[in-house]
Parts: sequence; C-alpha cells; structure tokens
Amino acid sequence: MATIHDVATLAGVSATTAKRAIRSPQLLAPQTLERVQQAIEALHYEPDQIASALRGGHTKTIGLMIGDILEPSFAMLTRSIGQQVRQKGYSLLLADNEYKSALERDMLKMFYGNRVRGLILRSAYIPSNYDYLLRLQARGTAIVELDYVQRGSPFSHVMLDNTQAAFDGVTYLVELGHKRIAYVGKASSADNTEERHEGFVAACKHYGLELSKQLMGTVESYNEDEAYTVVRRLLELHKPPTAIFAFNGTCTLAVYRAIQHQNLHIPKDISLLGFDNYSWTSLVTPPLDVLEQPLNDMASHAVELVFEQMKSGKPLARHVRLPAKLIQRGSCQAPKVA
Amino acid sequence: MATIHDVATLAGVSATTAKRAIRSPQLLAPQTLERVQQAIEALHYEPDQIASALRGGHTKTIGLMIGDILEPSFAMLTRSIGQQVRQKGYSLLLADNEYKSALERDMLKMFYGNRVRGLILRSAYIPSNYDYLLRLQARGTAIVELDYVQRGSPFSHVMLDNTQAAFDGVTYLVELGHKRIAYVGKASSADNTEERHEGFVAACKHYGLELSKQLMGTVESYNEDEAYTVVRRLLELHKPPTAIFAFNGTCTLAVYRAIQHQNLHIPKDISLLGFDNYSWTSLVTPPLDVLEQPLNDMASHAVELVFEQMKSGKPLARHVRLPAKLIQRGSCQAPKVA
DNA sequence: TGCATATATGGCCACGAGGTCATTACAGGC
DNA sequence: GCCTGTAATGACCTCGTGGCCATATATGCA
Repeated sequence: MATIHDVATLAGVSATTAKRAIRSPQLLAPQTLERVQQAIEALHYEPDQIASALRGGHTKTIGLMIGDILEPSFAMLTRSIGQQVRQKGYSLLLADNEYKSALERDMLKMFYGNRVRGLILRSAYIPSNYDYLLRLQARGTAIVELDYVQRGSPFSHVMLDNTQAAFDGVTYLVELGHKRIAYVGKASSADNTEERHEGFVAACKHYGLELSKQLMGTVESYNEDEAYTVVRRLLELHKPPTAIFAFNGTCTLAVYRAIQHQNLHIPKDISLLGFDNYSWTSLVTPPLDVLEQPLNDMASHAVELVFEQMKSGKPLARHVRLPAKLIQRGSCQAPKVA
Repeated sequence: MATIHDVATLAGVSATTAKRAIRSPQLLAPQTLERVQQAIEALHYEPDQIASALRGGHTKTIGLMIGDILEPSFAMLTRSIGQQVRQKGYSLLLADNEYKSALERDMLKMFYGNRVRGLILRSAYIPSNYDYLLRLQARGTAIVELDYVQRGSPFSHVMLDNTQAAFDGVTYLVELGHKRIAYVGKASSADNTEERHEGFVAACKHYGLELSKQLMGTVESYNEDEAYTVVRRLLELHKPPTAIFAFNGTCTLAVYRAIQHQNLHIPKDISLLGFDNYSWTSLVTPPLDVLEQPLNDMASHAVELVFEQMKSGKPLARHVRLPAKLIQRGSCQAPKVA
C-alpha cells in the first residue's frame, strides 16, 4: 500500500513535489518528473480515493438503489447505469431495498455514510423516505428517481410515459377488433397514481369500450400468485375477455400460466399483450407481444441527469418521459366471432 | 453534514466525549450520554465512513466483480452476496468485467483505489489478472474466487463440483437407456481445464459409451449462435444422438431453439438435459430437466470465506466444492427404439 | 489528613491527498 | 555587485474519525 510519501522518498523529493507529478507536471523540472514517475511505476502507486474523498467532501461513487436485482429490468438498468458511471470514472455502490421501506432507509443511511456523490433510485412500490432523501440532497447529493415516482416527488425523474404506453396498448388491441379487454395490474386510487391504469381507462373511454368492474383484474401487489388468481377469475367469467393486457412482467407471466393451465390457446381463444420485454416472452409458445421499456435510454438519461446536477451543484427537478415500444410476435390477433 | 464536532458543540462537551457516546458509552456519565445522544438525534449525525476508513486503513466495503449482471446466475449471486454482506454491516461495490481482461484490470484498480476490504470474483472466461490480485492480497484485501477458477489459482474458491455434476448428468441419461449422448459446451485441452467436459468424458468411459468425435459439440466460447450451429450439425448426423447434454444456460437455450426449428419433439425424438435452472427453462414446452447450481449456498460460502480471511488477517487457500441438484421436469425420457 | 485509585472528560496526533503559502536558487537587468 | 522576477521545490494545514495519553475531580482506605 504505497502512499505518495513512499513515492516521494524513493524519488528523493518531497511529498508535495511527488503529488505535482500527478496533478501539475508542468511545474516540475523534466528530470524530477521522470524520477517521480519511475517511483510511481516501481511502487505501483495508486492514489487513495478514500483520502481524496475525505479532503474533497465526497467520493467518486454513485449509489444505485433498486428493488431486487433478480428482476430482469433492474438488472438491465443496473448494467447500463454501471457501465456509464464507470466510463465517467465513478464507481457504483449497489443496494436492493427488497421492497421494504425500513431496509430502504438503512440503505440510504449507508449511502449517506459512504458519502456518495449521486444517487439513482428505482425504489418504487414502497412509501419513499423522502425526508431522508431531502437531507441527502441538502448535503449536496445529486438525486434522480428512475422508472417510478410517487405523487409530488420533489426530485428529478426519468420514466416511461406509462399513460401513453397503456393507451397505445389498448389502441393496438382495439384496432385488431377487440371490444372486451381486461387488464391485470394495480389500479389508481385517491392516494395512488398508477399511470398504466389511468392510460388504460382513458383509452377505453376514448374508444367507447365497456369498462365493467368484471374486466378489471386489479391486484394489490405485483406478485405472481395474486395475479394468477385474478386471471383465473377473468377466464371463468360468463363472457370472458377476448384480450388481456398485463401491466408488468410478473403479471404477464401469471396471465400466460393461467391461460395455459386453462387449456386455452393464445391467440386463437384469447389475445395477450404484456409489459416488459423479458427474454422468456420470446421463448414461449406463442412468443408474446409486449410493450418494451427503453431501459438503456432510461439509464442514459438518469446518469446524465445525475452528473448534470453534480456539475451544477444545484438540485434540478427535470422530468423526462420516454415512449414504450410495441413488439409484435403473434400473441395478439383478431378475436374469434362469438 | 453534521460532524461529531457539531454534535460535541451542541451537547457542550468535547469531541472525544461525543465520540465515546457512540463507541464506549459506559465510560460516560449518564446525563452526559443523554445530552450527546440528543444532539446526535437533533443533527441527524451519521458517522463519516470515509474518514473512518482513512483512519482504519480500509473501508467497510466488499467488492464484487462479475461478468455481466444480465446473466441470471450472476444476478442471483449478486443478490445473495449483497444481502449477506449488508447484514454484516458492509456495503457492496459492484463491477462487471464484460468478459474483457483489460476492463477487469481497470475495475481491480478501482477496487484498490477504493480500498475495499474484501473482494469476491466471478471473473471467469478471461485471462485473470493474478499479478494485480496478489498485490491486493498483500495489501490485506481478502480475496475469494467464485464459480470458476483458472488452473493453479492461489486464492480461495467456492465452486460447483463440476466434474461430479457432469458425471451425474450422464448417469441420469444412461439409466434412462441412452447410449448415444452428445454434449454442447467447451472442451478441455492442454492449457484449459473444463471440468464439466472432463466429468462427461469420465462418465462415458465408465459406462462404456461411444465417445466419437461426431458427438462432441465443442464450442470455442459460450455464445448462443456458435452453440446453435453446433447443435444443427449434431441433429443432421446420419445417426443423431438420442440425448443432448448442454453444459451451461446459454447452450441449453441454443439446443432448445435448434431442436424446435428442426421440428423435432422433446423428449419423444430427443432428450435434453441442461445446466443452470434459469426461469425460462420451466416455462417452455416441455419444461426442461436441468442441473441446478446451488447459487445461494455458493454465495454464503463465499461471503463466509471472505469474512474469515478478513478476521484472521491471513489469506487462506480453502477450496469449497458444492454438489449440483438434478431437477426433473420431463425433457428426458427413454430413447425410442430405432 | 494524605495518598492511591477510579471516574469522567479533554487534548492531540495520525491516516493520505489537496491546496496555499513560503522558501530557495538562479537568471537577467541596471 | 545588487535587486527583482521567476522557476522549482518544500512546509504545513485541512478534511472527520479513532485511539492514546493527560488532566481533573471524586472516592476509598490507612
């Protein structure tokens, strides 16, 4: 663990001179510079980021908080963010909140203790610890929320245009001829904005579709079992839907499984449109139509936004919305005439 | 950004006393302790890990280097390691090497600069930067290799018992009645130990099976396209294999796709046994038989081993081997009589 | 009362890099 | 030969915490 002092001693100069070989080499006499560089080489000197961070007030580290790295979309975001952050010479400190608010707070404390320079949150689904985040921001940490925000979030965010995406999904199904379209996913309520649900409802009204309670496959949380139960109910209706629109990857999987177990055929008996272009969706029979999130773009925007705030030193409240992409593979077709 | 001095000032004591409220409260008079604790509370004081790390010589951070977080097995390991590391009060610094040796070296420098206390590597597939790792170890960093090691690695490692797992896979197929078994995966050579290949070969010899060149679906690297080409060749043989054993998740996918495109039926026409219990393997038709790696156990052992070395201060060279688990779902059956 | 001991608290330095200010040496101009 | 300016180098302080040693007051015991 060579320090700059070791380098200085070996080169026969003072520590200050040795440091200048790194920071402002033009100030040094050529042969001095040479000697110091050789010493750095010989000792494999690597500046201590920790000491530098202490002096400078912050590390060259960006914190990333996600729900669970096992979710493919989180993994994708993590990879993309990690690559870009490292390209800018920063490191990535990773934490899962495991969808628990208390754990999230611990992780935020950890980020705070580690003096991260910026923070990207894909926290979602849980009551956010905004009070803590605001303190972090006041301390100079650049904060960006990604993919999900709570109503009234004071931070910058980068998200899918969920409302539009859901609207487009319904449009796609309507144009194929569907009139009885069900959804499976979370619904909006007074204190909870679920944008995909809002887009779905708006589209149904726009196209004059039936919006009966029966066709609403509302789930409380995005776990597969609950979604599965809800789908079974939908399929056993007297007049079942001709198409199901699943609001995220987990729901899409649950819907697929439920339809299989019911021995129904996609898309002959029922059409399925999902969210999230997970790899399995192209492997199953038939491969599924999905609305894909532009995860790489989202990651890029988030990283840019964090660094912009870091540079300017001021928190921003910029809101970026990106469009989803419809991927057609054949799981949606015109409904059979009843 | 309150420091301990701010706390001390507010509580009307010296900095030393304030620190003792945290580290050795039994030394303080009860009412002094109380006052300091209130000040900590009021100022939301959080110790600066950076300063602490500078003083102590190392951070409370573990580095994790993987190939690509998008690989489900990496994601699984990352989650499991992350949880356990955090439980022990440490944080996780994450880096992908993207299967590039030069990038891996940069990442190692980053870990070094950030003074990580321990390092878990699932570096695999690329020439390892052992010289650099040895320097890190000499500096006091606890190092553990995970899931893959190069011949003669001087570090501790935690791995699947690959040889035995491959042997068991062949045994399973032999007991179903298969005699013409092909593999798809990397092969061993003079300077390259591929344990799964070695186990496969050993088992074939043990059961007196044909070991012709034709049935060896050797690939140079684990990418889907190459594996796909290799499988097509296997299927077009005059006497094609009755079972294919794929040596990792990517190969398993390639084999599945190639068989589908050839309009062959699993398991009626051909049996398929894969490695890695990826989620899609249970979703396809038919769901696949796979050898599952005990990823959570591997993560636990790796974390334990890192912390043991951190505690003892001495590098160990302990080698842990864990068994694979055969998951039967129906993609392997007795071969049809020709 | 005097001295040893325990209790409670504070002063100060080190960790390693970053930056400011100070010092030395040597050149050019008169 | 003296003064000034600049090039080259070094001394020293800072960041916040951790740990060692010192100091001050109270307690116990002969």
